[in-house]
Amino acid sequence: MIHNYDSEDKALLAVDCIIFGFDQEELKILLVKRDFEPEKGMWSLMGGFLKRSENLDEAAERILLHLTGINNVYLEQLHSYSKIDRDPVERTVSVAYFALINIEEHNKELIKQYSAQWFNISNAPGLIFDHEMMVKKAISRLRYRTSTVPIGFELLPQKFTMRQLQKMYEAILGEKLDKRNFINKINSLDILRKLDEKDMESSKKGSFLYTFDEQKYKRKAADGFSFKL
Amino acid sequence: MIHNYDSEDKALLAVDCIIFGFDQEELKILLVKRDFEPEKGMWSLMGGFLKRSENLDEAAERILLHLTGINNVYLEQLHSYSKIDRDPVERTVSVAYFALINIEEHNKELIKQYSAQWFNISNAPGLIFDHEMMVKKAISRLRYRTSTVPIGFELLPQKFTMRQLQKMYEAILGEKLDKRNFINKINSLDILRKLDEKDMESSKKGSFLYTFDEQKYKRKAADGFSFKL
DNA sequence: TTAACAAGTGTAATTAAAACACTTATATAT
DNA sequence: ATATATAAGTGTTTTAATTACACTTGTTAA
Repeated sequence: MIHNYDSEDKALLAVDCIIFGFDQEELKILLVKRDFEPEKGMWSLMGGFLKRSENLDEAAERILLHLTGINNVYLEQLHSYSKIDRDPVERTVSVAYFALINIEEHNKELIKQYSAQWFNISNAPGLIFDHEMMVKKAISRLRYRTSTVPIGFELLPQKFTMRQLQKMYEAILGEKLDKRNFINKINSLDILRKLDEKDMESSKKGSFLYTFDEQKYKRKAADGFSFKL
Repeated sequence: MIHNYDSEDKALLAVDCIIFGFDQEELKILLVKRDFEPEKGMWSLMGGFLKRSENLDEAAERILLHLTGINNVYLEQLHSYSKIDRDPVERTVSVAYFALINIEEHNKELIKQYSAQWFNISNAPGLIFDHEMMVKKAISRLRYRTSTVPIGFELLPQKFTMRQLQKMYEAILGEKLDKRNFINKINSLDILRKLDEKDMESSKKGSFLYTFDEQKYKRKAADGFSFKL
């Protein structure tokens, strides 16, 4: 151990959040317009600083709550960024997190206060500092994670149709999937509950609604089953 | 952005390294015995503090060089740990890295100076703070990474036999692999160069040596090929 | 009544993964 | 010199997973 509890080398710790949402068509991220220098007026991720009284996960939760008004969100630590002059004001190391939220649930007033806006990942604006690297890595991690753990449901309302589920995965993976193969695959996993209810928005016939049966999934997972899309 | 460039909330940034090696039989990690308080005499990961003049990757390289005497090592950032009292002395956030080194190449004098020692991952001692969590996550990440990117070679000498390669993967994945299937798989990837040379250590017949053809791999990768064990 | 629209459904073909056992080369012991 | 022991080396068959693919159903609105 190179021993040196020397306060001269302390740094500011920031947390920046890549907030993903899904609007039934495209994968989106929530960005804020900076209203202070440096880079005032530019788009950036929502961020904040780590406080003495909290750990990084808690800081990310707090930041997310401030912007969206929602709590109990899927949050995962992504990576830490430490280029010496990444923030021109002061030495700052930023820990990036990504979040999955149901886009319908967030507080629209709040995000207006922060001059925040949803952008499709395919046409998001340029971002400050190293935030674009963060987004890129977040998308890649999201693709992996949603293919191996059933967290995609976090992006959908509690009740959803097979088509919505498929479109969500297509938006994340960036490729079209075959309808029949997709449904066969999902059904073979046996972790959804089919409801008697139908969604009548999307077609005249209506399409059945499903929910993710988390209890069932957990029981199966404990028993050695592993989700694989 | 929650704006608060307030130095009161600065923290010490530590870097801790999970150093993996492979001794032809088992996956190993290099641990150091702490010679200072707190937890003096306990085993821990090799660590150090981030300096103003370097980024995290550089700090990890420096720490690794100090302990092993080697440079240009495969290093990957793993995760950041920030529990408030994880270090009882002072608020410290630690960024864990893992490294893959050819166990034959490290400087044995240096590690003696640090009272460091190699342990099989299956019977490593208890570790200080949250270092055991770090090791656990590192193994899991290593399994994923070595299955999707050809980095396992970092653990082997430049020339290696098929059997050594197989044993290395078995040690990482924690399961036996079928010899014929393994060789067929590796050969189908077409990223090794078979040498005329044989290794005569392991058998009377001798076994052919191979090297990883990184150029070929890169060309193929650029062309859409993806390594998958 | 029929035209339009998305929902819903199953099978065959292809590809990938897994299971499996004998022969070869060589050093050492008899 | 011959036999024995040891690890290297080598293909095929079986099984499982993935992919490709097209018509019918229910309902509303024209």
